[in-house]
Amino acid sequence: MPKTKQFNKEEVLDKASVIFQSKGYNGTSIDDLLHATGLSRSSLYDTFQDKHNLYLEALNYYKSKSTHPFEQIKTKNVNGLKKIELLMSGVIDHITASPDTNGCLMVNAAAEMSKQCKETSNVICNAKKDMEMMMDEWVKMGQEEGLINLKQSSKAYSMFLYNTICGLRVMSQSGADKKELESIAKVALQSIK
Amino acid sequence: MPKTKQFNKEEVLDKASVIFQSKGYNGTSIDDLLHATGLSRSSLYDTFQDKHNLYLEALNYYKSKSTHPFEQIKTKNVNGLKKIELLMSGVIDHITASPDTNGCLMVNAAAEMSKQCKETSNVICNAKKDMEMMMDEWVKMGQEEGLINLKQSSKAYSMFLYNTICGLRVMSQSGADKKELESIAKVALQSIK
DNA sequence: AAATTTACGGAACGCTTATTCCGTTTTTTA
DNA sequence: TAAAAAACGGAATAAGCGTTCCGTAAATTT
Repeated sequence: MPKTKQFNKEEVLDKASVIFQSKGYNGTSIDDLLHATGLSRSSLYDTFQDKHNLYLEALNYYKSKSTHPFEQIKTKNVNGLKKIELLMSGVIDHITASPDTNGCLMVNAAAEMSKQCKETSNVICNAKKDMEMMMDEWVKMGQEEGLINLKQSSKAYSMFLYNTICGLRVMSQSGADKKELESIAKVALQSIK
Repeated sequence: MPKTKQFNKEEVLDKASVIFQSKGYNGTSIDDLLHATGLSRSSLYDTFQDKHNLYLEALNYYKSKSTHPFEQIKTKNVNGLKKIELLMSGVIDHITASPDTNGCLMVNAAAEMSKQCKETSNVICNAKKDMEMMMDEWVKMGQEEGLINLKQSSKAYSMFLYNTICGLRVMSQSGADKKELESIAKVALQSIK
């Protein structure tokens, strides 16, 4: 029947998400994507329809990929506070791991596209909900264990923590180094203990 | 001698910054800028050289404009903690005032341009420094008044607070409403009291 | 009032963009 | 082995982009 595809879709989405992350949606040309992925023009359009759809697929891929480490923490047998501490240091490691790359695709997408593209804003909205839900669980756990205070509801704390993470991703683009990010995370964690 | 300019440069920068804010740098065309500002093509190029330079001028204009309200707080005769509380609610009011506009030009610029354009990243860096310096002053004041705790240094707190503000601006683009933003700010303030 | 200097309107240019289309190659089933 | 179905390479298209240029209008000084 057909000639088999000479590329792996996940690999392509991975490479595409890297350039979208560093150049943004409007700053990335089809030629950029062809170079980065190695695909031919026809294969790209055959597989992904158009640039906009490829962007959305790359965004969804990035989302599922970047929530992977958190799934690991989920299964770890530690208390709720420790889970949140691991999450924070994981985020900071991820941000500072590759200083040349441009922050976080999700945050960049929120800044560039959320008000112009409903599909993008849906992905972002869902990422927010998912992250907050997960953290809410861990905050509840920590509160039951007596390790996280009860001054505020678990929902208030999970929103606050997600806000802190979003902030960290902007801060790293504004010139903050790892020490600063760690200091910020420390203060944030102090406030829930 | 010459024909007088039929436009006010500040007004033009104001209008330009609005579209740059909502469409980003790469998403904004010269035609967009001409429509929004009412300028003729020649006047735009005569006055601002090119798109990139207009962007930087708009960014600087936005920065000085958005720090204006903070100058007002500076002169108010209230304690350090109150100044920070006023700043927070001011930021939230500004974010939620016009739901159609696209967040904060500074945050958007950090996301879209900071790694690609040194001049942009300089403006962003300086904005961060200025804001943190101002807040550091207020935190110090609050700590001397005994209204802000001494668990962390004023620098650590000012970075944390600025991080919270950056987060709020991303969160509003991720679907958070005013109540959520206020809850987040409340938690952040709780942690320094 | 004439000369000079600048602002402005709009056509024009050349390049880049996203997308389409066609012809060829490759692989598998019948 | 022939037919079918999909992948691929690359030329072609048309629209949009940032920028330049020129002719005209306007206003101030001499």
